[in-house]
Formats: sequence, C-alpha cells, structure tokens
Amino acid sequence: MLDEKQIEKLFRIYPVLSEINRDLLAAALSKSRLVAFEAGTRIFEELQPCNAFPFILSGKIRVYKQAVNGRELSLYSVTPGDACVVTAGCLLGDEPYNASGVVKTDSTLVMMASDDFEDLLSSRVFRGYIFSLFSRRILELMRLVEEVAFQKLDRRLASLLLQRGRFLNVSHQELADELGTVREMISRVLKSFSDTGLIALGRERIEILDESALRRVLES
Amino acid sequence: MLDEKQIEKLFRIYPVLSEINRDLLAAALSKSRLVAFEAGTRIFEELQPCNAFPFILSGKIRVYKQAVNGRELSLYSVTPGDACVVTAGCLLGDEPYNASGVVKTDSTLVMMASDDFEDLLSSRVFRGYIFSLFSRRILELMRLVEEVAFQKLDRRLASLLLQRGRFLNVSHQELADELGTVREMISRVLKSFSDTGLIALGRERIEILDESALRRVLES
DNA sequence: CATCCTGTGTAACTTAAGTCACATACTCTC
DNA sequence: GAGAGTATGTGACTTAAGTTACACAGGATG
Repeated sequence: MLDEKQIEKLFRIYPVLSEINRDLLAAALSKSRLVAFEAGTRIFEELQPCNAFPFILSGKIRVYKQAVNGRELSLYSVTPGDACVVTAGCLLGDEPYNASGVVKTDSTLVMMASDDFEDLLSSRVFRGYIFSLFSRRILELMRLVEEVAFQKLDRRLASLLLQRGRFLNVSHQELADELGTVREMISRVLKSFSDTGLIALGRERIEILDESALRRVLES
Repeated sequence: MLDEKQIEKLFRIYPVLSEINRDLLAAALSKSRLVAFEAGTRIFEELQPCNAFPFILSGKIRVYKQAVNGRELSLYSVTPGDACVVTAGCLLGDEPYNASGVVKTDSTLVMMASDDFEDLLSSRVFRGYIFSLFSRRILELMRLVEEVAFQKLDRRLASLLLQRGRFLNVSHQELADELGTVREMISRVLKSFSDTGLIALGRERIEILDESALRRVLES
C-alpha cells in the first residue's frame, strides 16, 4: 500500500500516469507496494521471480555484466522515471536473464504486479511512454556495443568523466568496473590526463581542470 | 494494398495477428503496403523518415555499426516474425538512430503506418508479442556487449560458425564484418581451426568437421 | 590462354590492453 | 601515532589484436 505522499511523488516522477483512466490506475496502485533498498544491496537475486514491474521513485541502480576473472562492465543505470527494461523483459519474455543489479544509492521503488502493469498498458499514452523507454535503452546498448568494440580506453574514460560533472568522488576501481577494464589501466590513463593538466587527482577524487581539452580527447 | 495471398502469409508468420479485433486489423492492413528489397540494398537511408512499422515476410536484414576505419560489427539480424526494434524505436522515441541496415537476402516487408500500428497495440496479446520481441532484442544486445568486451576472438568465431550450420559459404571478410574485426584475424583463427582438424577450408567455403571439438573452444 | 579480380595465406611488426609484483600513500581507528 | 586496511603509482612483462606488405590461388572474362 502506498500513502498519499508516495503517490504524489510517483505522479511527479511519472507524469504520464495522470493520463491513465483513474479507476484503472487506482486499482493497480492499491495492490502495489513500496520497497526500499539500501546502497550496496545486490538486488537481482531478490527480484528473481520477476513478477512485478518497478517504478523508481528515488535512487540509482546499476545493471552490469560480470566476467569470469571478476571484471565488470556496466550496461546501464536505472534512475527515477526509468523503467527497468530487464525486469520488463523478464516479465514478458521467458528467457533467463543473466546480468546483475546493485543499488548505487539508497532507492525506493514502487512494485506493481505484472497483471496490473499490463492493464495500464491499455492506455495509449502510457504505452507510448514505456515503448520509448525501451527504445532508448536499445539505442543506448547499441551505442555501448560500438564503444566497447571500436573505441580506445582513453576516449571511453574521458567520455565517462565528462558525463559525471566537474568533481567526482570515485575510486579507480569503480571506473574500471564501469568500463569493463582493470584498475591499473584506469590509473595509467588518469595519470596521463593529469600529466597533461586535464585533471587533478586525489584519493577517490578527480577534478576536471580543462574540460574542453578533455572533450578533444573524444575526437582523437 | 495487400492481396489475399500476402495476407495469408502475414498471418502465418505473425500468428498473433489473428488475436486482434478483425475490423481493427482490416483497417490497418488496408492502408499497409508491400515493399520488396533486393539483396545488397542499403535500406536505412530509405526508411529514414521512420513513419511505418515493418513486418518481415521473407528475407533477412542485417543491422550493424560502422567504425571510422571501415570496420563493421553486426548488432543483430531481422528475420520473418521479427520486428525491427530500431524502426520501432525510431517511431516512438525521438533520438537519431545511427546504425546501418543492409538486405542480406531478397526481402519483402509489410509496412504499416505508425498510427495503425499503435492502434493494434490496443490488443493485449499483440502488445505482449511486441514487448517480448523488444525484450529479446535487449537481452541479445546485452549478451553482445559482454561478448565483445570479454571474449577472445577464437571463441567468438567458433560460436559464429556453430550458429551457421555444417557448411557455410562466406568469405573471411564477411565473418570479420560480423564480429567487428579484420580479415587477417579471421584467416588466422580459421587456419588454426583447420590445422587442428576442426574445419576444412575452401574459397568462400567452410565445412565443420568436428562440431563437438569446436564447441569445446567455447569453454576454453 | 592471358589477364584481371577477388579471396586467401602468412610473416614481421606495432600497439593496446591486461597481468604481475611491489612500493607508496592516505584514512581511520584504537 | 601505530597499525590495519584500502587506494593509488608504476615498471616490467605477456598477450591479443591490428597493421603492413606481399605472395599466391582460383575462377571469370575477353
């Protein structure tokens, strides 16, 4: 069950819900429940039965692949307003799903039963919203494939840094896990950026000093 | 406009259509048109406006990314029964879409106007079908990311060969374009397979001699 | 048959990335 | 502030992949 405040928040983050027939939506929401996860929780084992569709109210979930030797590579993140397509895929398809998910920052989700979610899809506007989330994810994955296949690490890392804003508090290992490489490579490339004055380095801290030069790395 | 025979074929390949309200479907089909493409056609420039949804009746379309130096990497293929999610994404999302598409074998598609397609989605069963195509594609792309990031070329090539059946008529270049690498690498790995008796080689011809051994390469 | 074209084989080399092995440095806690 | 635990720096080395440069083979065509 959700209280007033939570429902209000849900509507703020998923405004498309207001387009749905009120009774239908009320019925679906009455059976939904709020779930909170702490940062660090490995979420995917828990969602395994995949009998519910998650709306993200707050927080951030990282979906990634793991290789045998322990290396990791992020596929995408799920943030408020998103739908976890994987869950959806799991709901609708039958294929086993073998990526992992971990909560990056404390998160709250509204879990809606699969049947109710399908009912909501009878709304054309809502359908359009969900479809466009799917498509965006597909395009993003296509971009990722290209990046991993064709782009060198310095470009990929520069791009990652630029996405994260001027000051970042991350360890080299986290960046490596994001890009599917190893810590040493990240340290080395960061060092080369720092040697040329693009960034300043500290323990779990990176400051972008020369953004435009960093952007130029993307075109190298 | 489609004739009886084409409609029959469409139903055979997309049986889910029979679940849709007859009038609704008839209206949508009456405005759809049949399009044929010859093998070799680069299709994506032509679909650019993306104002229609394609049902594939026959043939095969390869969707791939191109790198600056001319290297290519296949993202997936679209075959009868599939939906080209990219087109769908293009229809529903707004992001530009920068993969390429080429017709591998002569193809016929039924192009349905975007609005009509959205009407059909009011059928719960049809919706489920389309969603599951989307999800499958997403899972496939996730698998591809992992493969490109973490797997060595011999494994990837062995896997590709095994998917293609006992006798294949392809050039090394085609295989390279599939995997995002260069011809020389393919020649080299194939040679090593042939040296150990896994395959026999000829001009544009590969025969798998020892399938189980080739399968074992996948686990190496 | 001579020629051309495309596909294949292959050696030598370069480069990017990953691995190994430590040294050092910072932070937190007791 | 001593010690533990984590994060970072770095050189030496290995490996996978890509590049360059040709030789050669086989079929197609005039």
